[in-house]
Amino acid sequence: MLKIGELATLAKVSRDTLRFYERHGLVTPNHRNDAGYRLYSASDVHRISFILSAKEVGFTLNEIHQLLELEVTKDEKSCQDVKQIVDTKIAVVNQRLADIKRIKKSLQTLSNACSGGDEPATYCTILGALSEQNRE
Amino acid sequence: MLKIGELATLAKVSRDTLRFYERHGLVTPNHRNDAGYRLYSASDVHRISFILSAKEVGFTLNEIHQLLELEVTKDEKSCQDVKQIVDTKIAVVNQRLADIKRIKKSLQTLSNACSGGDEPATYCTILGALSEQNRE
DNA sequence: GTTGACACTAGACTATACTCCAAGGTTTAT
DNA sequence: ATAAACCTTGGAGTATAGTCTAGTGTCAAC
Repeated sequence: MLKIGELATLAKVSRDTLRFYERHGLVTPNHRNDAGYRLYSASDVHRISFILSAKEVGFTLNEIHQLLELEVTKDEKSCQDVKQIVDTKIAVVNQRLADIKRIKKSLQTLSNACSGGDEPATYCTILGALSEQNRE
Repeated sequence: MLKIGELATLAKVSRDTLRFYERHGLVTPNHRNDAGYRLYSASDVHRISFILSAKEVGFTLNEIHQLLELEVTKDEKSCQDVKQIVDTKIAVVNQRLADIKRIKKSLQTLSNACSGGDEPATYCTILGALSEQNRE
């Protein structure tokens, strides 16, 4: 059982953020003590870590909430629903993966040019590096 | 030369967004006609496309502005500055790449479980799929 | 020559995701 | 037993990224 400040330190977020996430249904403490203090379980560290990662790569808190709510039960119906949502997200993730790889390549081209590499003059801006890539 | 509505259609953003980006130094029309209409060049389509991709993968407009401003000139000094900024961004991008791959794997595990795959019960939520991954 | 689609500016409004503050109660260490 | 450090709620404030409205001007087609 962790108090809010302890979880905040472990997960590297502020207490205010934890309370904010709670209001939005992302992380709920398991219990409250007699004084009304929030008591979290240790696994909530992973939950927060997932939220932060997903946020980093462009998911909104609403989308993250939806992902965290997903649960495959024996119920056939729920399986259909989950699969549909998840497959849609996989398509989004693949698009983002392509975007980020493209950006990474351009950045690397730019970095090389800076290290005295003999890249042509078209590589001298990020858009130059990017359009050069398209030509390959 | 494209008018704002034409560029908006090609780049799949609103006119308001283009004017907003202009106010924030992200895209500036090459010219104005006598009536004060913005006139863009065709290559601005790629510029917008870069902005949208970078945004998708979690960069802020400020960061994107910084990337678009980067230019490697003959100047030694500018090269040092650019390389430093770019290498920092590459590290960020690599982190995001790892995050997004992790999320993709979990989503795929979840999708498989939905297709009647024989995944164990721990795979029945996204956090389950994620923690199973860590154990591998 | 006027109607409809498009353009302009300035400024108000919205959604998302926090972040901070006030006023108070609790716990812990000395 | 008291001060520092922690916790509570409710609500206000901030940053980012648009989005919309009002009032006006321009242009192309009928």
